[in-house]
Amino acid sequence: MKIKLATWNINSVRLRQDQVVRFLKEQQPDVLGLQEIKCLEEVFPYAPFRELGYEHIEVAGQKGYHGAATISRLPLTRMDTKFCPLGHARHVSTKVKTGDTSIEFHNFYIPAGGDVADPKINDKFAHKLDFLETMRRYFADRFTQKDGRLVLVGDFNIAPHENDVWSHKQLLKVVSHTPLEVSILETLRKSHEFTDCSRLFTDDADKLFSWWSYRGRDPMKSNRGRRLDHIWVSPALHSAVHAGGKPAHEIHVPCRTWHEKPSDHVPMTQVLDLRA
DNA sequence: ATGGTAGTCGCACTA
Repeated sequence: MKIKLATWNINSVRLRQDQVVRFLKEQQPDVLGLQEIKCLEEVFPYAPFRELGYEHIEVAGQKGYHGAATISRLPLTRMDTKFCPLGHARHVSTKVKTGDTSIEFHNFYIPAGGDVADPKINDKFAHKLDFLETMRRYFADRFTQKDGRLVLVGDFNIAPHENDVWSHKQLLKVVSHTPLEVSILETLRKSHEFTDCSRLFTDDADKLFSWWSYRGRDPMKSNRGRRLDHIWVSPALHSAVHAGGKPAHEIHVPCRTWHEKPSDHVPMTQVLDLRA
């Protein structure tokens, strides 16, 4: 069977629930991980998504800030994971039922990390690094289960490659692209041999962005973007990412301009062929 | 070195 996965930092799910509905109708993902929902569980807009057949919804909410939610057409079982040292609502881990078996879908909103790229003087950057270390430990400890079918998605707030930012040189000291956080993210990725799906389908020499700042005028025209959002799969799913025919992986760049008030992030989708 | 915009619990914080 094939399964289509998606991730999107929505920057307030209540403000943009119509855009989520449109995305679900147009792209028909089976599972969507949302980040920065910016609301508590009790005010999450369940109804419009359930009406479309997304009956399985798991929310980690927080008043005003952060928050993540996973909405699915396939049954979800919540996993009891803890990644945030400060206890923020920044992740939802679930098992997704796919026929007789299941895959793990880990939906992350990694801390942005503030402005100064020094953990000794910037608590937010220290928190970002701690969060990454907690993730590394969790997944490295589980790597003995090599047949585990794991997917990690979300806003990682790190653009690892040179061409994941509009100017490698100008962003080397800017949080999201500093060598320290990039090396920590790469260590985490390699600790479980995760595949970075977006880069699998795009040459390293080509620019790839999923986020464009609200600040400054016409960020799309100057195309000063960064690739902060990711879909990773574990070794057991490596062969599943090449779904024949239509592109298996898409970054939905038009969503940055398709509404008057868009999120600053665009969604991305990955099709997995679970028979492969 | 600064400021730009957006969203929420606006009179401040996070991004």
